[in-house]
Amino acid sequence: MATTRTDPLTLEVVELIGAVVARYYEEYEQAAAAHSLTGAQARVLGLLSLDPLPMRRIAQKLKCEPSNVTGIVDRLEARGLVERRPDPADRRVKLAAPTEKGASTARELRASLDFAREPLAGLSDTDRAVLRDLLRRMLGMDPAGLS
Amino acid sequence: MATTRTDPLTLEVVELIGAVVARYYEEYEQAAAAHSLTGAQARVLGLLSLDPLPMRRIAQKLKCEPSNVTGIVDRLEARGLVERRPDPADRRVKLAAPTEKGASTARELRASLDFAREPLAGLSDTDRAVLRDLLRRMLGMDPAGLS
DNA sequence: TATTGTTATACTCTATAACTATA
DNA sequence: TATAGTTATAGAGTATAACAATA
Repeated sequence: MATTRTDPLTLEVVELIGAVVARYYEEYEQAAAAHSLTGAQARVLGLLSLDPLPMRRIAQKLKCEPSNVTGIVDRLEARGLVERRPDPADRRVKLAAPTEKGASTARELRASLDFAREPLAGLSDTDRAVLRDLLRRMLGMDPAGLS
Repeated sequence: MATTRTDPLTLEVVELIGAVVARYYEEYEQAAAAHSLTGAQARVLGLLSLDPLPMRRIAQKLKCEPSNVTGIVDRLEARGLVERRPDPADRRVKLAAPTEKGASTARELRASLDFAREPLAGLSDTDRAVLRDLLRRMLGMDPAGLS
């Protein structure tokens, strides 16, 4: 359907997106490492800080096998950042939830997401709004964000 | 220096960039897996397809320790995609270079980078040019790309 | 002495398959 | 019988430290 474009402009944009992706990933890993966390651990902690989740749901969010989540949560639990709680509604389910220490670590981690905001500092509000609309359209979202 | 912005617009852009990063990464891994390559292997093969490189240089490009490159190149070499050549100028150096098969795999891989171009299909040329300029500025590049 | 690449080691993430306890 | 979580296993990427060959 959508014809694949190979004009220089498109190729340059693809390359720039690749550069943004590389930078984002790199700095995310650094922010995690600053708290002695791996990227995967930081992502799980960030997820749980929004909402406690069953192990299965974490795997779905991470797009990985449930068996992997066991180990990641094990390591977070060993460090006192996360705990496993029973689900009153289903005794098979374990809900992973951040401890108080885990919640504060997640907050600090989110704060050091400055790295993602800093590159935006050079853009005006108008620029940011234009960028927002373009990114939304790239992601196939409704151009008009009817909040 | 650059004041960290936390207004809703900036936060939404940060979130959108995160979504683009996640999508890009995910689809890159899929493209690599379609050729039975891991992401790291695909990245190294892509690098070498531009230019044969000493092991040390590959590590620098990947931002990892040189000892890791040994294993990645080992696995690419075992599959006949890459070969190690002596460097005439320095006998300590080994130059990793794609074989013919490796070069064609790299080309196919690059072609399946469609995933990165496809999201751009919904944008007009003007949109793309605007996006290019915004991304350049985010990356701290000279706004005017004086090629 | 310093540098290049490798080896050895240990840890984490990953998928697969088999297991348990619930449902 | 189906599902949630775990365990066991194996492969890959990662960093650290020590090593051989060469500069």
